[in-house]
Amino acid sequence: MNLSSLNEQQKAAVMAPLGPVLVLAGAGSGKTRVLSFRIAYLIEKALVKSENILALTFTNKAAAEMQKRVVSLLSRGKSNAESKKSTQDNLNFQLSAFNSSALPSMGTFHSLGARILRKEIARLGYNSNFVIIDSSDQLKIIKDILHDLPIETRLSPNLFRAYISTAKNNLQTPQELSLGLEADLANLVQEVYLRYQNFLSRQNSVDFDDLLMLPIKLFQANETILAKYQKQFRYILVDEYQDTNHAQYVLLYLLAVEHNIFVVGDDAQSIYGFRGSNIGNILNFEKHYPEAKVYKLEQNYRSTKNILTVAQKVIELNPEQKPKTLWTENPAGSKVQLEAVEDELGEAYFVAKTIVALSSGLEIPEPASTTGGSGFSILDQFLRKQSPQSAYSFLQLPKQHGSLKGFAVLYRTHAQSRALEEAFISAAIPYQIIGGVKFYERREIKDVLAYLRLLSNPFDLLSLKRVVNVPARGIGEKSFQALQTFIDSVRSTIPEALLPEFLKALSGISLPAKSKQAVSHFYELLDGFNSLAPEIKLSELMKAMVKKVQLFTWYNDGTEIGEVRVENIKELFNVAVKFDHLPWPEGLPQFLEEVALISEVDNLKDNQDTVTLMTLHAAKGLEFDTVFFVGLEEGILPHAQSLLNPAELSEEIRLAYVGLTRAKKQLFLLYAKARRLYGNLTYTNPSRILRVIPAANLSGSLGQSLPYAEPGELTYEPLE
DNA sequence: ACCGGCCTGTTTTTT
DNA sequence: ACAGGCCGGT
Repeated sequence: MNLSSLNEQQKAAVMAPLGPVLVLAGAGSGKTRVLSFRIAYLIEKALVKSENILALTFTNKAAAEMQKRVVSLLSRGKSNAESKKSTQDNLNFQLSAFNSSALPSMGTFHSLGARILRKEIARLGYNSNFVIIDSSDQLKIIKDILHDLPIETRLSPNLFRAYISTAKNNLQTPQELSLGLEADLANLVQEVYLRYQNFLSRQNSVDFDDLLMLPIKLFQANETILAKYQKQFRYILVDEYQDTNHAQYVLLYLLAVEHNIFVVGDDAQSIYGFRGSNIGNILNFEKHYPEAKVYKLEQNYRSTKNILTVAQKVIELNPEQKPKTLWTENPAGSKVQLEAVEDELGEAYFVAKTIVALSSGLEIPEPASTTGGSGFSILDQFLRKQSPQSAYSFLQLPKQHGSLKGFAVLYRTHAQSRALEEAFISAAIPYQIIGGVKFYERREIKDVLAYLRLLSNPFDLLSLKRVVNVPARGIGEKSFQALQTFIDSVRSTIPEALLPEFLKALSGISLPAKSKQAVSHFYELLDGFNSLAPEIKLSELMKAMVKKVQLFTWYNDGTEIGEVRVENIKELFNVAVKFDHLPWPEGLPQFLEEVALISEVDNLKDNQDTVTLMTLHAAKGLEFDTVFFVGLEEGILPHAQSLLNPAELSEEIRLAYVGLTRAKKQLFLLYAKARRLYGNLTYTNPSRILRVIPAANLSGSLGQSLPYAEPGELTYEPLE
């Protein structure tokens, strides 16, 4: 392997001795390269066997990319035929890449947890075909629990979900719960948590947090199992270490018994505190592993000097930020362009116009102004008088245009994407949005998946409840209750024979004859799917199910929404095709696991020539030639919810830093003077982030009212 | 059991 | 602004 393409620091990290290693890698300093080289290096120097390496990344996509890079590094120097073969193997590999033997294990913490639980969960009283529930399912369960509770509470189900999640991240069972809450509330949370966990266990399902907590509980209770995994994962590498939480820290600490752990991260990019990540993990690495070697990667290969300087100034808004000197040999580049717009429509127009201009080389004329003295953006005037389509008729991306791949629009919240999306549609600019209304959370998708989950795990009450009357077949609340009672009574004795047994037992249930017939028909339906499943491919099974229950007819009500729903279901068939080669019953749980653990960024299609729109969180780890950073206003970034809490405000600053450092060549910063929030117009001020950017690196300015300030001058007080 | 209309909280970020 | 939950009428 040739290390000559690495700089001295990168090389030192790649060639570090075994034992704990912390690589503090600034934005764009090549940390993914270092990780890939490190893995290849360990394998090639025979320091660690490939199958004993575990690499944990933040997304499945990142894991897939690293896998590809390692394979390519290792196959260089081999004979042509051999390298061709391994590349081919690599192309076939699954996203949840925990199955191939020769390659290192790579994936997310959650997929690792799922993998361990598939093998070991029987010891915890679950069955290995457990299903993974998402947060809306969590919420449904908690709502039901609150409903059943003898006491009334005005507290929102979301609050309980958050407490339960925190408890799990801190590895507290319901019995061990200790969140420092006032006694009454603590008791209530404990009761809800207990019932919630019982429900999950009863219906053989786990939530995201369980995927981390349960393996740890298992390991702590059973040394033999732990030893097995310690032996298997002799060497562990972790990407984005700054965003790990307490449970993840403990899991690593348990597994890396020989302290062969190599973590890479940047404390300036820690942005997941809201979901329990603990920046202390990276800051205290040397305390946790006293013999740790630390390497710093400070040369940035991504951005121009102007962009880097701006990012540097912004991160200085954080007084407790560890100082770091990130430098680059890249050219100064064009100045960062600051643009004030009237409102979100003006913002969308500016972005669309600039993309058209940059990608086609055309000068874009301003629309004929209809603005009166009191109006907002020109476009706003247009939109009020005409349809959105005609509003942009003067702005169309010509057929002949350059690549759009290099453009990204980044924003703080999904809600901000709407105006942009409308502008892009009108201007005929191809785009993809990452996240937003998530594909796998759409109703029709969850319906189809629920049928499948029920097939995989007959105890999945949540899925049963979901599909029992979709499409409507005359089974209402009462009938469902009877069903549920039956399932509870039968589960301990004959789980496998649930469906036929049910038909026999049905005569003993007190229900009107009509309901009984409906329920019985439903179960015959499921039973039919059960016998069909082993005989056909997964995607064929799904098609057959959808056809049999006439889901398309149910959804296609003639509206546009109905049409979209049908299209979405067809899209889901395509996803399932990837699992068609697996034999029954393995294919189904693997498919369900992949769709449960898929992350938003995994859906990013980098083979398509489109502009990408996404949140700052989703943009972590990515880079683009040209970035439009929109909505830089107080209340948006930093977000209004974070203004009162210094820790959260710091996270907003780091979030801004992440956004700025995504840009390679050109960076546009936009703020609107007014914006429609929750339906009505709000006047806004430029973000404090903009105020610390030196004029020398900037084209455009903030104007008089809120002038430049040194980072130190801006306190944590909310700005007016 | 189903359907339509009204009310509410929801938007910060997510595996 | 809007989706999803709840209530009351069929």
